[in-house]
Amino acid sequence: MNSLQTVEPALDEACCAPSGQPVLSAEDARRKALVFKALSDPNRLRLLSIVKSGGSGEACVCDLTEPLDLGQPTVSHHLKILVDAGLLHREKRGTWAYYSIVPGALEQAAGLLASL
Amino acid sequence: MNSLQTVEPALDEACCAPSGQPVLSAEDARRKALVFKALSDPNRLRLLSIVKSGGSGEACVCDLTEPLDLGQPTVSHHLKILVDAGLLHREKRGTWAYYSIVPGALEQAAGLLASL
DNA sequence: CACACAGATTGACATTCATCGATATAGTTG
DNA sequence: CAACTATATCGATGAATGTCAATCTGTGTG
Repeated sequence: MNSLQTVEPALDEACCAPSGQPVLSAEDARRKALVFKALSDPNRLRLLSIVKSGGSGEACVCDLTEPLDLGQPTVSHHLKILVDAGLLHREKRGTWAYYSIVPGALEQAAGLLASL
Repeated sequence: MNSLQTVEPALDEACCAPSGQPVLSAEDARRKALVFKALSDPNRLRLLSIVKSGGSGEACVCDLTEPLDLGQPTVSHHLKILVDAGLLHREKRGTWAYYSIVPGALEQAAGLLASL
């Protein structure tokens, strides 16, 4: 229960703002920046791309380590950041952990730019 | 002529990709990550917000230093990053430098997420 | 021309971050 | 229960980043 859920709750306050004068509060800015920070690493973008492009819509860590040419701990670390940002969903089945894109998360992240 | 223009040329290669199997190339990922890296700082998001929300659609550095509670060199540094990322336009008139949002840049950045 | 002012650049410093090796945890199988 | 495998966590390290003080570059004004 430590995920930041930065995408979800961001809407609660953004959808009602006049999006005009009050600019962006320091707090809102901090929250939105967390999402973009998660997207600001090339390897994390590729992780999202691989997970998204996979036919099943999900991928396990072992499938992600090789194409990125990174160590397993590093991939695990990047995945955690994406999960904390609310972009990826993690489901453990047996020994494997399957990651999938949170439905609508990318669209919501894109929406953050429109509501600047 | 040192601006990276990361948003503009990204389309040249992204618009024609099948956006399916080949995942995201390391090079494409690196370029897209640059845009999100520019967006990954709270103060830069607030800068964009202020410039966008200003009635005239532009703002000079002196208008941006105070609301962010940052030093002038720091604001100047952030603005340079946003210009290099292709998000802001800089126009110098007299003693002042006016910054405005590059038309369509935010929408284009949002589009990067859809074409992952 | 001397001064004042807006903004950019430089250098330094502390913090954050990406990465890796080593280790821990948990599920599976013999 | 012991060995194995997949994944997560920890600790360390080098690189990148945000910030500031000091300085430089123009541009207007007396």
